[in-house]
This record gives sequence, C-alpha cells and structure tokens, in this order.
Amino acid sequence: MKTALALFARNGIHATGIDTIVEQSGVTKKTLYAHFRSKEELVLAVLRQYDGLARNEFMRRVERGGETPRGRLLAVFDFAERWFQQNDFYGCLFINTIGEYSSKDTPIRQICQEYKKLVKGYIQELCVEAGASDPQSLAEELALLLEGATVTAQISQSPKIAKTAKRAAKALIDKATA
Amino acid sequence: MKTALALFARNGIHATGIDTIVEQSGVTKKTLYAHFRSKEELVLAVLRQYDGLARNEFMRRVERGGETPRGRLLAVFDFAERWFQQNDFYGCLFINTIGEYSSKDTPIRQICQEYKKLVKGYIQELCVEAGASDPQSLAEELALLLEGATVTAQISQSPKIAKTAKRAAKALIDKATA
DNA sequence: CTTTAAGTATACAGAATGGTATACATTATA
DNA sequence: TATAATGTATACCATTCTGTATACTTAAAG
Repeated sequence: MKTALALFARNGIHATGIDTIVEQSGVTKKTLYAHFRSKEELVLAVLRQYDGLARNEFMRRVERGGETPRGRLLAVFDFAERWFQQNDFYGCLFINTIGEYSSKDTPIRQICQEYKKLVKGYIQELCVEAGASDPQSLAEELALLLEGATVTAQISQSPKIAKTAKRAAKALIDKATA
Repeated sequence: MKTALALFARNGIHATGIDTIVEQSGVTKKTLYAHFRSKEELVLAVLRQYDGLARNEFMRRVERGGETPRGRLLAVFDFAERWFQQNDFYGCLFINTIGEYSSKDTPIRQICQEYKKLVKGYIQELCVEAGASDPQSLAEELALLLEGATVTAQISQSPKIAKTAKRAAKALIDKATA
C-alpha cells in the first residue's frame, strides 16, 4: 500500500495527487483516508517508513562492505554507487522533499533533518572506530562528500561520481588517521 | 517582474500557482501570458535568468576573494558561507528544481545540468591555474564538497558547514598540488 | 487628433486538487 | 445466523489550478 506511494520519490510531493496514488495503488480513497487523516499525514508516514528502511539498508550494506573500520567508511561510497545505479534512483527523497518545504516548523522538515543527523551519527561512529583524531570533523567531511555525490549523480545521471567521492574520502581519512 | 517570481526558490515550482505570482508581482495575468506562453516557459525564463546572475555573482566573488589561484579555490567556500547566511537562502534553486522534475528530457532539467556543468568547469579552470596534477579530478572533488555543503546548510540551517567544506577542500588541494 | 500597442481589472472555462458521503460487498467474530 | 468492521466503487463538493476572453484605461507614435 504505502509501497506504491513512492510516487513521491519520482515526481515530488506537490506534483503527486491523491487521485494518482489511489489509482496506482488499487486502494480506494475511503480506505486511504481511513488510515491517514490528510495528505500531509500520508506524506509523514511514507517519509518515516522510508527513513527506517533506508537507514537500515545503508548500515547493513556498509557493515558487510568492509572488514576494517576504514574499509567500512569507504564502503559507504560503494553503497552510494550501487544506489545511484538503480533505475528508480531519483536522488535522495529527503533532499528533494526539503526543496519543496521551506517552512521551518513543518514536521516534514524535521523528519528530513533527523534522517541526515542519524546518518551522520552513524558515519561518526565508524570514524571513531577507525581511530580518527577528530571523528566529528571527519564525519562531517565524509557526509558532505556523500550528499554532494548524491545530488551530482541525480543531476548528471552518472553514478561514477561515487568513485570520485570515494577517492576524496580516502584522502581525508588518511589525513585524519595519520 | 521576473524578480518577484523567485517565489519558486522559496516554495518550489509546483507549489507556486500562477495566481500567487500574479498577485505578488502586481502584474496582470494577461500581461504575464503575453510574455510567456505557459507556466513552463515562465519557469524556463526564470531559471535561465537566475543561471546567468548566479554564475556571474559566483565568479565575481571568487575572483575578488583570493589573490593566488589556491586562494581563489578556497574563496569558493567563503562565498558559500555568505550565501548560506542569507535569510532568503532556500538551497540551490537548480537542485530543488531537479527534485521536482525527474523526466529526463524536459528542458528544465537541461538548464539545471548545464548550470552545474559550467560551475564545475569554472572550478576546473581554477584548478589548472593552481597547478593541480589532475585538475579535472580535483575540480570534481571540490564541486562535490560545494554541493554537499549547499544541501547540508539547507537541511540543517547552519551556514558553518561551509567551514568544514573549506577545511576538507584545503586538504584535497594540498594533496593535488604537492 | 487618432491609431496602435500594452497595460489593468475581472470574469470565466475546464480540468485537477484535497476531502467527504452514499451504497454495496466481503469477512470475521459473537 | 446476525452484527460489526473493513473494503470497493463511485459520485460529489468546494477550491484551486492553468489558461483565455472581454472591456476599459493609458500612453506613445504617426
């Protein structure tokens, strides 16, 4: 049900009408509004669900992608490359959503902020394990590379930018763990 | 006239109705449609105009911001910090727009792609001047940091991330010009 | 002075928006 | 078997969307 509602990812939230969701999901409008009181609540539910799924998948792949802490940090960008290669990759849902909601106090924004904070926190843990002299700074830098690679892959439609990010990440990690 | 139409930047394109634009700009609907045949044409015109302005401003500030090529490369991130601090900063218009238009062949996407390509090209010129061993790679890496800082500043609402990006940039530049 | 261009004001058309209501089918529990 | 919950199908409402048309004002150019 919610699954079909990832139309949001492709077309954006404002551009996706309730009717389209109803039509494509096979669910009836009545049922939809029985579960979610409004479109905003539906959006929130979708974002929250995706938040959990995406972070889980991210951590799982990173964990498997490297033996050493340093290897896991670099695996972040291997994960990114695979992500960018998916044919339903339309950039980061949270970044795209933030672009549609500028109001500072909407709960939608909060979810997006929270997601990014948690991802950065996870990267920071890896930095600690890798023995970085200043884990927080390194984590910020690597998160920057990841965000940058994500939007660049989205715009330029070329997943290979992940390799560039990985190369830069390597340099920054080496410098921070010298 | 077009100036008032930068409602797009704040609220996104799909969320901004023609009526709102007409109302806030003082221009009449008739006149608007005399200049632009459709909303899409208006969007294109706005993006194109902003493309020119933004790139100009960017290059001007970078040029003034540093004496040496290396200094100008770093000035990119000083520019970014000032940009992030503006109270009408809602992230990069082109990134936000791409998030709303996934269709590969819309001219709107092309403008966004072109903008990013030109900015990267300019950074690459600076990298050449700075004597980088592989200017293209360095430019890609620095562009990544800039994009990352932009979306991070937008989401976290804290302009200081520009300093983080600058620090990382310094490390990457040093490595590439050793 | 008159004509022509371009503006304002406003009403309207047709479709799509978010959201509600009615009528009927299914199913699980009491 | 009766009841209550949950789903489907569909029609509908008020509003807003993009885009057009009509009528009146202005102002510059011939």
